[in-house]
Amino acid sequence: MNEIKHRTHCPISYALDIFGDKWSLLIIRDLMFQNKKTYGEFLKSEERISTNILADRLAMLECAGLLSSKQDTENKSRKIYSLTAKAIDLVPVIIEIINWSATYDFETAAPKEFIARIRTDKQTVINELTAYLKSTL
Amino acid sequence: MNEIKHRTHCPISYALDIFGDKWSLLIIRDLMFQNKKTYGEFLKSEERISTNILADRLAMLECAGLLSSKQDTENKSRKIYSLTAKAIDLVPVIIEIINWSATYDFETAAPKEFIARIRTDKQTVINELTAYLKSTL
DNA sequence: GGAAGCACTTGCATTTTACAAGTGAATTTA
DNA sequence: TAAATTCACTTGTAAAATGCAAGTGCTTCC
Repeated sequence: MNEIKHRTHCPISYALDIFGDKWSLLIIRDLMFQNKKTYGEFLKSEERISTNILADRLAMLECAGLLSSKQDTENKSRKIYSLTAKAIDLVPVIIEIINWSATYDFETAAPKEFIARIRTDKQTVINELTAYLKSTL
Repeated sequence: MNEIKHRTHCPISYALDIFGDKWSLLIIRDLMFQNKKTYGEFLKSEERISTNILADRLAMLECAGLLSSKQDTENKSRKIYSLTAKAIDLVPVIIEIINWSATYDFETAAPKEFIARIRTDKQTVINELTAYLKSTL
């Protein structure tokens, strides 16, 4: 995978050049909240990503330093993907997005108690999730 | 502009269906931080959006309820765009993205003092920016 | 009244995405 | 141990989105 081209060094533009598309953050979400780790697991998500786009995004995110991968020790044809520290540092971004969507999507699938916790004790939610994800590094 | 199709009610997916592309958040950024308000001003941003995409995104963001527009009272052929409350509520998301990019882009254009303020007093930065933007509603 | 400004639209080439099918290595099954 | 299946992709092709250059139709300035 070729390097990501950054249009400018504006921080918003820099971020969008990495995850400003319809799929990348869904892969990150699956790793953060669903304990998914393999190509086949990501493929099963209900948004129905197509196989070539998933392969492309996994390679791109690895190239961008958000994912790392290693061969499964039990199954040589399976790769285990995991979040890097750079991706784990997106936890606050993800939490704020969840909070925003839960406010404006009246049919949101976000669990009510989770949203309530974000609203009463956001920093703790962020700290706990971050600590959990870092503990698996 | 036709309604936005949401793939699922997952909060991440919901948000990406609205602003998960390379341009929408740059328009929001220009409204939030650069005091830009018109088509011509957005067009001048250094990322060089093309004219048809800008027109498409302005219509889409208005349809999604993030922007409102009115005719300029002084110039009938000019439209003034402004952020709605729904877009202003993205301030925390934007601030977290800026913080993340400033961490990982070693050549970030984000002003050092602004990043420092985000890191020492994030909530105040968010509150002040939000209050300022809401004061112009 | 003509020129210029402004906010778009149009046409077309290029790139990206979606969908279906195929591939080859590793693993499981008979 | 040979055959079938799983797994992680790749390939081909059609459809959609994007980029670029040019054009359009108001409005305002001179």
